[in-house]
Amino acid sequence: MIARVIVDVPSRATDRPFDYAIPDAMAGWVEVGSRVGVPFGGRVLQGFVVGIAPFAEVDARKLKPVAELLDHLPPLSPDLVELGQWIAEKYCCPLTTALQAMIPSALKGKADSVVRLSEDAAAEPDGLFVAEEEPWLRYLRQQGGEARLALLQERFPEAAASVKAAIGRGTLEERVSIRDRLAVRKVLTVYPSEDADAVRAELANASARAAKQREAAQYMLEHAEPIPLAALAQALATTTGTIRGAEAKGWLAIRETEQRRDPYAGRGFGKTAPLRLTEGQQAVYDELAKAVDDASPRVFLLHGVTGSGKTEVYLQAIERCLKDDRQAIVLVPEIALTPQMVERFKGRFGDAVAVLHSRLSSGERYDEWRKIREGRAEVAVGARSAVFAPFKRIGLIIIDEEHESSYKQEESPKYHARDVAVRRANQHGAVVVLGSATPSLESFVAATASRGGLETAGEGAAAKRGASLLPMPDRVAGRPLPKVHVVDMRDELKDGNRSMFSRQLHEGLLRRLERGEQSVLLLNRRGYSTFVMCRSCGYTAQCPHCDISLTYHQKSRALRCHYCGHAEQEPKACPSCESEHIRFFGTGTQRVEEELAKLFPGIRVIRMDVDTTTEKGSHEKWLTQFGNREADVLLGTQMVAKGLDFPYVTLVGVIAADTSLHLPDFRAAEKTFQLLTQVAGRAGRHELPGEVIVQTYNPEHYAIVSARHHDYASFVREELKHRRFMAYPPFCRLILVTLSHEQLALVIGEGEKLAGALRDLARAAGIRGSDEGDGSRFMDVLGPVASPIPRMKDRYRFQCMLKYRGNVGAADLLQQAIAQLAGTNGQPPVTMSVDVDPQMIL
DNA sequence: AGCACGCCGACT
DNA sequence: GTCGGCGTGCTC
Repeated sequence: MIARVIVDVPSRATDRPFDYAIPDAMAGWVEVGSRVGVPFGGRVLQGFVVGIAPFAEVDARKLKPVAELLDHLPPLSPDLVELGQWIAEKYCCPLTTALQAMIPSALKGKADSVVRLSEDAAAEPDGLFVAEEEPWLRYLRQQGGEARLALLQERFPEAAASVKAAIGRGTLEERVSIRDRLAVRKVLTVYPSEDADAVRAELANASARAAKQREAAQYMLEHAEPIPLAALAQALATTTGTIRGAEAKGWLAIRETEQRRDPYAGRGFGKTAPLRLTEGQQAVYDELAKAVDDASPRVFLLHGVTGSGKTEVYLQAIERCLKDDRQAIVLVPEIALTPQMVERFKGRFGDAVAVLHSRLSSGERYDEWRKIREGRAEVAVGARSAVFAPFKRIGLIIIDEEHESSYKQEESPKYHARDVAVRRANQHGAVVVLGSATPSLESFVAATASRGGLETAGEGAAAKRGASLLPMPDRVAGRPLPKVHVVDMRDELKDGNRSMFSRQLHEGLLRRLERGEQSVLLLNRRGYSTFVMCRSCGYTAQCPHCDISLTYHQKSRALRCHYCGHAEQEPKACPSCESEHIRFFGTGTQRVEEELAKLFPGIRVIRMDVDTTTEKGSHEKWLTQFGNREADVLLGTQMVAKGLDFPYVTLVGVIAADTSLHLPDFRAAEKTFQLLTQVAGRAGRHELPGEVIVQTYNPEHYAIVSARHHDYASFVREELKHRRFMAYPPFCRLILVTLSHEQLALVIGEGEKLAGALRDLARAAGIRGSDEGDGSRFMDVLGPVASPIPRMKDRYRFQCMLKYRGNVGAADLLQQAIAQLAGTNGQPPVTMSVDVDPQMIL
C-alpha cells in the first residue's frame, strides 16, 4: 500500500501529497491522520498521511518507504484532515500549516541524527582509520557506541571534520529520525512484585539488617497500588537507594511510567448543580436541546444582554449533549479564560473537562489534548484552537463572545474559529451556538437576513445554512441593566476642569470609597503607547528597520521595536536637537494610576495592562485580590472589560471612550460599541445596582448613544447603513494580500502584476469589477498601495485588497494569480501573505 | 524550506 | 588548472 503524505515544508512548491510505500511492518498502523517520518530530498521530515492508496501515482522506482511512524494513535482523524484541506483552501495556506495548527506544538517533530559505530568497525578497531586518542571516539565507546549527533557536535565542536569523515567511510552509521519537541514526562514508579507469595516467604527469613528494604516491600504488599518512587521514599523516611535495594532483591519492581500533567491538579472545584432557569433561559434551552437531539447541523445566535445568564444555558445544553453520548467544545476569548470561567465548567463537569489555553506550558497543553483524544474528557474549554479538539462525536460547539476579534488567528493559518466551528459542526451534525451581548454584524445579519431580506456577502459560513436568532433580553432575577451616564469632556474643559476625571466620575469614585464598594476603570488603550518624544522639536524615536515608533520599556530602560525586536538604550538627550526635554510617555494606565493616588490619598488600585500581566499567573493573582476586596479600583485596558463578575463592583468608568472611535478601520464604531457595552455589563451584576460613567468628546456619536441606551438594535441599524454605503462587510467580503521584499521597486512591480492578473482573471470569468449596488456578485481589486506599516524588518510592504460579493471563487482566483507571478521554481519573487476576512484593516 | 547540480571569477 | 560563488530546480 501507498501512503500519500504532506511533508512539513510550508511552501507553495511542496504543497501537495507525496507518495511513499508503507513497509509491511507498518501495514495497518499507518492510516489517514498518522504522523510519519519520511525521506524527502536527502533528509528526513515529518509529514501527515492524508490518503492511503493501493497504487502510487509516480514511477514505482522513485518510491521511497515511510521511514517511521511517529505515534501509536494518529494525532489527526480523517475528518480533521478534511477540515484542514478546507482551511488550506479557504484561507490560502499550505496544507501542512493547517494540519500542524490542529495539534499541540509539542508534536512538531524535527529530524535528529543518531550515530553509532558500525559493527565492522567495532569488531576491528584497526579498521577505524581514526586515531584512538580522538576524544569523541572514546566518549562514543563509553556510551555503548551510540550517541545523538547533535550531542557529539556540542561536546566536541573541533571534531566536526573527523566525525564527518568517519560517517563518510561507514565507520559511523548515521540514522535519522524525527524527535518530538517534548517527551512525555517520565516518573519512576514502584510496583508490587508479581509474585506476592514468594516475597512474603522471603521476607519471613530475610536478614534483620535490611529493615528499611523489608518495610518497603511490606508496604507494597499491603497497598498493592503503584506509587511514585520519591513518594514512597518520603513515606517511609528513607532514600530511593534503599528502595532500589529492595528492587534488586526482587521484592518489588520499579518501572518508568508516564506522568500526566494536570494544570488544575490539587485545586478543588466545588460540585455545582444545574440552576433553575428563568423563563427566558428556559425557552432558549428548549430550542437548543431539541436541536442537539436532532443531531443535524444548526447555527444559533444567542443574543443575550450582559448578565442574562448565558453561561448557565451553555452548561445545561452541554449536559444534554453529554447524555446523548456526544462531546462538546466551548470556545472562549483567550482574555476571558479566567479561573472564574474554568471553575464554572470544572464545577459542573469535573474531570471530564479539558482546558486548553495559551497560558499552559506546551507540556501541559499536550496532556490536556491527549485527555481529549484518548476519550478521558468530554468537554473542551479553550481559546481559538480548541475548535480542533480531537473528539470523535461532537454534538455542540459553543462560541462565547462570538464578536471577539481574537477568534481570528493573526498568523498563518489565518483562520476564523467561528467559521471553522460551523464547518466542523457540519461534519459532525453538531449544533453551533454563537453567544454575545453584542453580536458581530456578520453573525447578526446571517441570523436575520432571511427575515429582513438583507442582501449580504452570502459566502459566510454562518450564512450558508442561515443562523437562528435566540434573544435573551433580560438580566436574571429581573436585575436592571446599569444606568449609563455620558459625560461630555468638552464641557468639563469649558468649566475649567483639566483633569482626566470628570466631576461626575470623581464624585462617583469618592462615593464608592466611602461605601466600601468597588470600581472598574477602563482606559481604552489603543492610541496610547509608551513612546518617546522630544518636547522641543517633536522628534520621536523610530525603529531603523521598520516604519514604526519605538516603545519604551521601563524594566530594561530600553527602547524596543514591537515588530523586529530591535532594541537600543534610552537617550539622555534628543538625538535631533540635543535638548534634554525628551520624555517617555508612559502607558496611559500608569498616568491614570498616578492621578488616582493624587486625588484619592490612600486609594488601593490594581493596575492590569501588558506591563503588569506578562508574568505567568499574574492575571489570576490580580483578579483574586480584587475579588477579595483588597483593592478599591481595578484599572486596566480591554482586559478588564471581559467576562469579569464581581459582586461589589457598582461603578464602571470609561476614561476616554473615543480613542478607538477614530481609527482608520471600518470596524471602529462596532469595536467601540462592543467595548462600552461589555464593560458596562461588569457593573451591578448582583444585589447592588450598578452605574456606568462614560467620558467622551463625541457624546452624539451613534456608537456612544446606542451604548448609553443599551440599544443594540439601533446601533446595528445605523452601522449597517454605513457599511452598505461604503460596501464594507457584511455587504461584501475582503481578502488582504500583503507583498514584501527588501527592494521597493520589486514590491511595487509585483503588486501591479498581481492586481492586473486578478482583474484579468475576474473579467475572463465574467465577474463584474465593481459594486452595482444591486446586491449582485462582483470583485473589485484595490491597490497596490503602501501598507499601514510600509516597512518592517527592512522589507518594504505593499498591499492589495480584494473586495467581493457572492460566489466568485475569490480565493481560487487569487491562487491562480499568484501562480502566474511565480517563476519556474513555483515561488513568486516577493513574499506574499494572504489574509482572508481580515479583522484589522489597520 | 533545504540541498544538489551547474556555470563563471580569484587562487595554487 | 581548481575551489567556490549562489542562481535554478526538485523533492515521492
